[in-house]
Amino acid sequence: MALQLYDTASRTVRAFEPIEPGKASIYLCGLTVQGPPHIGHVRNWVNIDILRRWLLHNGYDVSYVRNVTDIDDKIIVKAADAGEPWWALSFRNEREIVAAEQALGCLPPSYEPRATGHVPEMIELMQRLIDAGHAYAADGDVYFDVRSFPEYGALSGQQLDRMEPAGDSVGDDRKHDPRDFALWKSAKPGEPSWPTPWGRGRPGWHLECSAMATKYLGPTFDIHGGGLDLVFPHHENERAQSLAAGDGFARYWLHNGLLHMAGEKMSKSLGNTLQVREIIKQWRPVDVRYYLGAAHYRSVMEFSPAALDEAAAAYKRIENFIEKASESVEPHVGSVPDAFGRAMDDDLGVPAALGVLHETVRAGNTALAEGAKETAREALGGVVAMSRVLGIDPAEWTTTSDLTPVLDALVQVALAQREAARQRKDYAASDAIRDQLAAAGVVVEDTAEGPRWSLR
RNA sequence: GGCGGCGUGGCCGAGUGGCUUAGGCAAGGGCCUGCAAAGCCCUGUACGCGGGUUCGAUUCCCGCCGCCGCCUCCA
Repeated sequence: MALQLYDTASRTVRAFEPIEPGKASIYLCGLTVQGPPHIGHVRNWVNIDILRRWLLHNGYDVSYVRNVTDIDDKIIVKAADAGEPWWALSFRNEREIVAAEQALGCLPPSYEPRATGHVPEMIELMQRLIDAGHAYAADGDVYFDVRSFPEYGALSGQQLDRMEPAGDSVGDDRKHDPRDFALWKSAKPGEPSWPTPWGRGRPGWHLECSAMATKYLGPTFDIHGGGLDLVFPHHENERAQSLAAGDGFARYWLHNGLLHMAGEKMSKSLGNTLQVREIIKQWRPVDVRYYLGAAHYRSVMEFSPAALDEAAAAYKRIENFIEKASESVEPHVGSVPDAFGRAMDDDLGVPAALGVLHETVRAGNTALAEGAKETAREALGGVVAMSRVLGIDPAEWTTTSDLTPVLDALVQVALAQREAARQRKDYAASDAIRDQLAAAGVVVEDTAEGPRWSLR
């Protein structure tokens, strides 16, 4: 079976057939950089990263574009409140995104375009829409005419006539229809603005994504991702703009389930966010990644510290096995078990895939205990290969420094003392050494091959 | 008012018309161990409620209850 993905537009799981064989193009709506990223955002990135790694594993050449919306109303307001330029605020938060992505083991995007760098492309797209009768300018604003596009609402299942009137259209008689949305917003005095044939202003949120996605991935591309909360209006509007302009746009719409905090979604507007930089102070980033990736990408996830602890414990099993097995058999990357591949191909069934991974770990542990080297070797290769696909291979996360050999030498001295104490059955002394090391973060375990140590 | 999703054993979290029906965490028992840790083995019999379809439903259908998302900026 080849990869199947759930596509929001068709509401079905469909076989993934790329436009160009062997290549996959992915666009992900990144952040509006009015603030630093929270773990809900990162869940989305981790899921997309797993998709990307699975495609790479299967030999695809993957282009992954994740944009940065670096101008919008809230950025302008927040920057003004803070007394700093909008671009300084945006850039600071953009750097936090990159840092968080990196910290959680996400491969860097092929490109990270900023909205403000693509005004010419947006003007061009607006002109095409106006020429085709799908958009109109009004007092410096440019609006999309939803009545001109019969398919409007198809992605989200909204029916135009049954929608609640848009809040921002009350008393706004510039629009032909209250549901028409802004492609371009005219600038008020003192606001950042860019020149257009219709006056100075700034990009509407939806327009920029259409312009950037098609600039870097082409008029038609494979996958468009984002959080479930973006389906309407953002993705509906992107789709309307690009299709109305004659582009093919995204062929698969992937939407990530939301991360909840105390029963409701984590979001900037609710103010219940848990920032990445805070969470990685309390848990190892790889544990956070394991936690975020372990649930199916479309499910609702309820954040809880206890669940994160469980995830850390589960991951520790994998980590321990790789470490122990690597000491008895030649470390290597093997192939991924068929059952793992079937799970991943089935709309990225990471939970089932992790089941296979854990079963392989158990089989490997048993083989190690029995001294069945060849079986252990095979299990190790499989576990490493699977871990790589999920981005949790310890080799990617282990940090060694120049001090590591020094530390090892010192710990070995202490361990020699401890062994001497054990030999003369002075367990009080040997346990005292173990406790001292533990207090310093060095965990000692006795194995058939002698003591081994690790940090934390 | 419209659109969509969810409710699984102590917890997290998959899945399925019936077969021994994931996986992890925690718990209890056992093996191993000076102790511990790790590891391995065993134990748990769950699918919101009420109907219906069926030889048989947690899985399909209907209704109800509860929770959540979207319809307004939000991954």
